[in-house]
Amino acid sequence: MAQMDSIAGLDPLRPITPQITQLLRARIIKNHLAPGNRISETEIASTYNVSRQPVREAFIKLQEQGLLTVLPQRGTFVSKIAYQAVLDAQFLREAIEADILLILASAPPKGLVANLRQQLETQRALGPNDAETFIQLDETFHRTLAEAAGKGGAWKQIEGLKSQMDRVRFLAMKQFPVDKLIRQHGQMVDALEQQNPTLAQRTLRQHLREVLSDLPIIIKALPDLFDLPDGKMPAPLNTPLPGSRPTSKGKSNDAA
Amino acid sequence: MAQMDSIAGLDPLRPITPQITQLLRARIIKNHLAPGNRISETEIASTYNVSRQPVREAFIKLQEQGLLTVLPQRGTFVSKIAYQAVLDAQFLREAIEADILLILASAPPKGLVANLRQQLETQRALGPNDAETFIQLDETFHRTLAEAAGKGGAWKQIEGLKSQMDRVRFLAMKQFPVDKLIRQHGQMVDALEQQNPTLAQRTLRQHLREVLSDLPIIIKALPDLFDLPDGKMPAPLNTPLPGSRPTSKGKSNDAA
DNA sequence: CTTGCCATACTTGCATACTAGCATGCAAGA
DNA sequence: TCTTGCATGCTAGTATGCAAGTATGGCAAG
Repeated sequence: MAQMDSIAGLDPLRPITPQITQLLRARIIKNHLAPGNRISETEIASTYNVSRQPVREAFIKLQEQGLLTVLPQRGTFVSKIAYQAVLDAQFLREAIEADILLILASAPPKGLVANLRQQLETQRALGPNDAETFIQLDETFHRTLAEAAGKGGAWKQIEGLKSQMDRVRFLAMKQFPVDKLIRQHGQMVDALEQQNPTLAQRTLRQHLREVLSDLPIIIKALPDLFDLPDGKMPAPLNTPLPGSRPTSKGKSNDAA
Repeated sequence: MAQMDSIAGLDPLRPITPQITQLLRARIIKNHLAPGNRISETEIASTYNVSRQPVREAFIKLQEQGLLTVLPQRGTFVSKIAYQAVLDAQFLREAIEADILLILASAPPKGLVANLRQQLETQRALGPNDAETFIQLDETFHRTLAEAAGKGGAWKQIEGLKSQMDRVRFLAMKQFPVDKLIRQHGQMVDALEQQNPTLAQRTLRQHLREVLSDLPIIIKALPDLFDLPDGKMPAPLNTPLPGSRPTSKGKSNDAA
């Protein structure tokens, strides 16, 4: 008798390890597996009717993305969302995308602006409640920018560090200021069209910092999902925005 | 009788996997394992007198860093140095470090400049032939900048993508323009001291692009170490340098 | 009731065994 | 000579077994 293949689909013909990895990653990012939860190789293995080996390799990959914490001989735990890691990921992404916009604004590839405006239409057509779809559209929008700048390869590199930010975005989905974000998208496209690098970059940086602005609120609402070094939330140390007079001393952001 | 522990040291008390990973990484980066070479899990396992398992996990990690290419059921190969990957890595690093310098130049932490000047002394004391030591000093210098900007955590993230660049640097070691690089370090420190973000950033970007300028020469000298899409070397698409008039159309770099 | 010890049942790290896909070389046939 | 099929030995993917360290719960001694 053929044994039951698994709980939820999992194609036994394709390699197991990446499938397990993606399944677990999705469950963690969408907070279906709560931070702090303990999971074990054997447990997951029996859940999906596979051996420990592919599960183990999935664990290793997820550990590298900061989604799991492996304590040898003790157990494996779903990582809490590390406040510092979110800040770091945001900083890295902002730095990279800022340069992408600099390239694009100095010489926008033919057809890019039209493409982006079309995406904007799709985004605007969205109801204000459909945050999950917007996240996908947002991702497409930003990836389009990277690819237009010839940095599609580089973009894939940073997808790994989006994990941390994505977890926050899924938590923040309810109070997503979707229309504001779309408006910023529009401003970025305008700046690109006008070949105004400073404005484009400035808008982008503010845009990407939106997720941070809600972070303190989310943390206060769901403190046990997060990992704060000393229970404190040091204000993010952000890159100064271009095109502003130097306002005294790095007074860009204040939270907590 | 105790069997011979291994060929070359390898502490059996500490976890095996990371040791194997580091050993192989070093051998690849220093080009002791030539690109294109075929290696197998069993082969490496018997070399170091361990089982396939830790070797396998090391392979996975190195694959993620782009140093190995695993073809299922066929073999594992030392990746050639992908021209595009080097460009991508350089672009990412430049974008990130540029933002780090922007932060530092807007508000240099107390004592940083003094620290950097001390490092400069050490660098200058080096003979022009000791390129390998310089690489280490250079790394310390740049890491110091990141940590001073409070981005030490972020720095660790990008260490992975240095792998590709490091391979090139080891190849370029002979014709390393050490004194030029040190001079640029000095200019960066000066710019930081003067709190001149534009100059600091501009110098940094030029500094990091040095490795690219030699790349075409190296490729022509050692073509079979590299992987070129169509045998062509498209010129790198660089971020425009700040503080320059827009010179026609992104005429910053021309190679090939 | 508290405290310290110990058996036990976990955990992951490592080793080994098995499966299936692929490359290679040789032999048989045209 | 060239082609084709297969045997053989490789590869990595997966499964399972073993070792060693850790947490836990119960029990005994105080």
